[in-house]
Amino acid sequence: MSSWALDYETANCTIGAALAIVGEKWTFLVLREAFNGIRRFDDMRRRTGAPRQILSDRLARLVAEGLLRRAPYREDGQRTRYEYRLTEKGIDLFPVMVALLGWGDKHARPADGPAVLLTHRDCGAPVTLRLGCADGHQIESARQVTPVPGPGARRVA
Amino acid sequence: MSSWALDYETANCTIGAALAIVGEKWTFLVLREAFNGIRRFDDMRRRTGAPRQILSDRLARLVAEGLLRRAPYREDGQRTRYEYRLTEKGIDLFPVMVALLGWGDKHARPADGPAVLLTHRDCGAPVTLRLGCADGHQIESARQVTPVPGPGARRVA
DNA sequence: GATGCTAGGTCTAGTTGACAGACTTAGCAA
DNA sequence: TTGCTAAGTCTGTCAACTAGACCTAGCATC
Repeated sequence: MSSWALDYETANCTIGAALAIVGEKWTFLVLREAFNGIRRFDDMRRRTGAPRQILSDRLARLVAEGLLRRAPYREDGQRTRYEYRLTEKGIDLFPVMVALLGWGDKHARPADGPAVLLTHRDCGAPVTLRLGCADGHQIESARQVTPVPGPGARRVA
Repeated sequence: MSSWALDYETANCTIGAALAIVGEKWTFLVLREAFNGIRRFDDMRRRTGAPRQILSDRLARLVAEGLLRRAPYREDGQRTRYEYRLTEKGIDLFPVMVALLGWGDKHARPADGPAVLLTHRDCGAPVTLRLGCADGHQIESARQVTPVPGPGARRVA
């Protein structure tokens, strides 16, 4: 089998663009903690294990890219400091998180089961991720999906 | 707001385990091409842009982890060589791919639109990823999801 | 108005990983 | 036996990561 993909460029694939932002080492762990409600530098550091400098870099990058924003806070007897909160752009990564968690739970499961479960806030039932199509069909496997060149596709010269 | 997450360890979070396998630089691009039907070393190299040595490392790692398998093939006038095909474990990463593509298309879109579209093989309609809960409710936003400690959760000492 | 406290950094030196480009390998054909 | 080709490996260079020490800026207490 030869793939149609060979005839097209990869330069403008948005997966590459997405990975350029969130694909660096530690970045995704930082986002995981952000989704867990962690907002402060030292908490992030403890929970991700990232070296301070790296964490500093990654937070700055995520703020620059608009996935996190810095918000001031103040504890009694302390000066004003800043914490990091997810923006809508960051929150939009949630499905990626859920998908990765699902894969990890299935294929890299620790003996005693998942450490975290996602539940529907309103009813408590476990959250699931489903593939479907715009016509309402359920899709069970990647084999039922056909990638086709989109409007931004460019043929290889 | 203080997060419940602070009371629990992160060591056994499966997102971390998943990222340890697929979170290295280039690895995800290699998998993207695998989903595009690319199987051969040189095609991978051209399409991902990864240096030969890195690609070689990543492919070996993915084979060792069971996401790809080596399969022999033979072109006329050539000796037998090996190509790399997704295993079920690899194919199970498809939702992560779709989620990342969706995010990229929304937030890092090139001017002329997405380079690749995913369509349902049977009806041609675009593929979508939906969050829901086991009770059948549709979930629109990460804000409707509550993470809770699972069976594998361990309190911080 | 000097001192200590603390979260959130920065600085430095050493190690690991990525990179480009040249070189190697193994079987088939002529 | 020579050439051809896909799929690597080897080498030197350079960038990224890492651990650990150090710095910073307000607030409170003295």
